[in-house]
Amino acid sequence: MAPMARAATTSDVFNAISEPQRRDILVLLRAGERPVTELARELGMTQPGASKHLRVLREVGLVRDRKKGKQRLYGLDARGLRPVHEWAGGFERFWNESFGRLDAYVQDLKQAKQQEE
Amino acid sequence: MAPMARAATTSDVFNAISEPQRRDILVLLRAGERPVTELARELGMTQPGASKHLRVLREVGLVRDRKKGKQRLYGLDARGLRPVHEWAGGFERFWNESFGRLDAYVQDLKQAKQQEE
DNA sequence: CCATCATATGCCTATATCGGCATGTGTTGT
DNA sequence: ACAACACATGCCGATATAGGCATATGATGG
Repeated sequence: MAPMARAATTSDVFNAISEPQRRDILVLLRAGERPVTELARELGMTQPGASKHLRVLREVGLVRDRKKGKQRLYGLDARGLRPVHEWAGGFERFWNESFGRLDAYVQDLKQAKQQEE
Repeated sequence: MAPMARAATTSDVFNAISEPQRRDILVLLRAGERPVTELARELGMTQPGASKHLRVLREVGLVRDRKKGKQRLYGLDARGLRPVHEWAGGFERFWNESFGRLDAYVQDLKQAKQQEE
């Protein structure tokens, strides 16, 4: 009876990278490891904010951390992005034809155009 | 004052594909267009549920619809997945080395392993 | 014009976050 | 042991869905 809500999408890589700021973090980390504070500063977010996003990224395995003195260096572990790349790549032949079953659409091209405007 | 909440992630392709069921829909549509009901049946979801997911996919441009008699055929428009593919591809060289700045990590390999267990 | 089938929406509940802020925890150097 | 710095967490408020269900909207064939 309990109205089921959102599926347990969490802890999923796709979900982790659905957040713009988390993608920013990953991109930034390509340049090398960084302590939380520096990361937060470079991306214009608060330290707690950065820590929370890093936590999500860590839980799905996209980043790793190691201690370095007082700080904690976060580094990229992009292996988890490979499935994403491959999944999207599975549609490669489709984006070359604009969209699937092109022929079928061609018949109604005019209608489709109308809908666009 | 107004505690800002979730960023306007909506209407973003990354967000659209963060939902497992929506990914399922896209994959299914690779086999060709389908009316909503059939899609819902094949994926084991309710018709309203399918419609809602399709709406999100449509809003980010990943699917297109055209009328076919009483029904509405949904078809794939994978062009929007290209940016995703490329974004993830930008990390390709990193997942080959396990994680970025491998050398730095190697020094602390033992520590890293410990953290893993 | 109406009955019917195919979809889209609205409403409601439970939940998942995001952001901001305050505070707990851990580490280092003195 | 303590002050200081670097992070991680907890809590709160506001919001964005996901699902289920009922119902409005649309198009079709008579």
